[in-house]
Amino acid sequence: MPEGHTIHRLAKDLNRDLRGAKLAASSPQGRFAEGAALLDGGQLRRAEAHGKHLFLWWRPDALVHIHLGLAGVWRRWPAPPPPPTAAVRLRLSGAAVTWDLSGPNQCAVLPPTAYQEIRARLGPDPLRRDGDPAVFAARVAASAQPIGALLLDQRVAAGVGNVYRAEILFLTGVHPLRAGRALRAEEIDAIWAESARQLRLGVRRNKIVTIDRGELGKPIKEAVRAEATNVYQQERCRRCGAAVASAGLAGRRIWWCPEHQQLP
DNA sequence: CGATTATGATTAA
DNA sequence: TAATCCTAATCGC
Repeated sequence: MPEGHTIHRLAKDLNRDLRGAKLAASSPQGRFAEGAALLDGGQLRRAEAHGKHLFLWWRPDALVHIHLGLAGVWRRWPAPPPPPTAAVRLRLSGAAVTWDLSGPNQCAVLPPTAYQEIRARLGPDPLRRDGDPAVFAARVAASAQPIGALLLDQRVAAGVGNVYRAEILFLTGVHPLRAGRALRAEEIDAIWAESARQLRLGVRRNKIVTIDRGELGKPIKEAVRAEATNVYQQERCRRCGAAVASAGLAGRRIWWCPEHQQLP
């Protein structure tokens, strides 16, 4: 279950494992049979992420657009790979490594023009060099929506999902129900900076770990998922022990600490 | 073994 | 807001 860090990590790993070599492509599940046939025998020129969207530039002549949605996952197999399960939408095999994609929300071969069209619908990505904090700040400051909803809106910041929105607001001490336009400029800047920091840590770990000891260089051993967050799906704040509050916001559930995150 | 849930997002109502 | 898409792990019976 992916947020932006997962997709950036995938782009990195796919580039490392598959870029430049001739690849076999197939669709055991069948729903991408036509696309896989088109890709088969070609090369991965480059894998790239923007937010939760993955683009595979193919040689010759193809752009593959993949969005994992809630259930999508890639699995990596050193050669020789096991037989694919029935759910594998796309299998890409190089000499040494095979990657299996299952459950994606989107997996399609698109004309190259689609690249700009899709990216135009997305806000700045804190993990990309071209992710512009000023655009994020302007969109937040212009909105009457609560910041907890804005962080899930991919037009505001691409890549943040339900775990990170809760954790970023906790780490910056901002109550999720405060309106974007009611935030001080320093608070908006801090939210962007914390987003970038947490997503970067997520890429490095390939896992969301936002509790204090989760600093680089001090890896948490066997960080169990239930212990990796401060407020997300927690009953008590992992920093102060206060009962965590929660509510539905923008169609998902959000959690916050009533001590660390107060309304003005 | 069926129901539920999940780090997502679009479409319809 | 609700229904829908997709998969897999988990939970209750």
